Amino acid sequence: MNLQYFLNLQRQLASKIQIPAEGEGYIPCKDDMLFCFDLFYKDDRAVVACVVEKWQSGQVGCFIAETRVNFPYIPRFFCFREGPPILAILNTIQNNFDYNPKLILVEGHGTAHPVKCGLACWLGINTDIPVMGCAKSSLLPYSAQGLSSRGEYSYIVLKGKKVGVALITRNNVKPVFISPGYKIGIMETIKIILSLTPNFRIPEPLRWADYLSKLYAKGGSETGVINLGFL
DNA sequence: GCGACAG
DNA sequence: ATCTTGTCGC
Repeated sequence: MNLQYFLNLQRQLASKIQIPAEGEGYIPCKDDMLFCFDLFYKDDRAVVACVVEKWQSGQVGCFIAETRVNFPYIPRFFCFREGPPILAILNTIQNNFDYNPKLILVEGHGTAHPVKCGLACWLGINTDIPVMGCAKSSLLPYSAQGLSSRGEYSYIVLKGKKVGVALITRNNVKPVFISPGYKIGIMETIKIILSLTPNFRIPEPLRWADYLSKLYAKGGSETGVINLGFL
């Protein structure tokens, strides 16, 4: 596999990313649609779960679809593996159900990436929708010194620029790594992740997407919709 | 050159 | 990510 080609592509995509100035990016409003994705892989196929949340309304739903995956998992090139399947189910949802997300949250990185082109960036460029990433480990160096209480964070810096944060979401637990992907600022991503982690380290909708994609993959169910309240 | 490396 | 039992801790 010619990774140099894909690295060049990432650099090209990174130059098109729009990360707003402080206080100018997307800010969630009540009833905004938040789409959260996670995938469960099985050989060359993946079950994609899209958990839909109406912001601060208590209403949640989930779409499930299965798709072929045709790019291997290679750290730093994750966007080419997980981006196309997510884009496919997103298009299906928009076309068949007329639901349009105001914000997309994925498991992975945005600009906290060696060439500032994580999955969240790739999705933003391909959809023109605000996207952010939340990962369980970091691709870039970070310091967790002195971080112990929920809400505390340290910046992840790349070439002198703040590209994301290591954020504590539960007291005395390892941080999560969050970064903007497109049209959203760092401070907003922090507020959003804190509001989505009342009890656990991982944001609730990502935990549901993880659980439901796994459930569908192992249960052998038909592709479809799981009704969790309002779909 | 070697190791580390989102899921 | 997955293969996997019990076990430690809140």
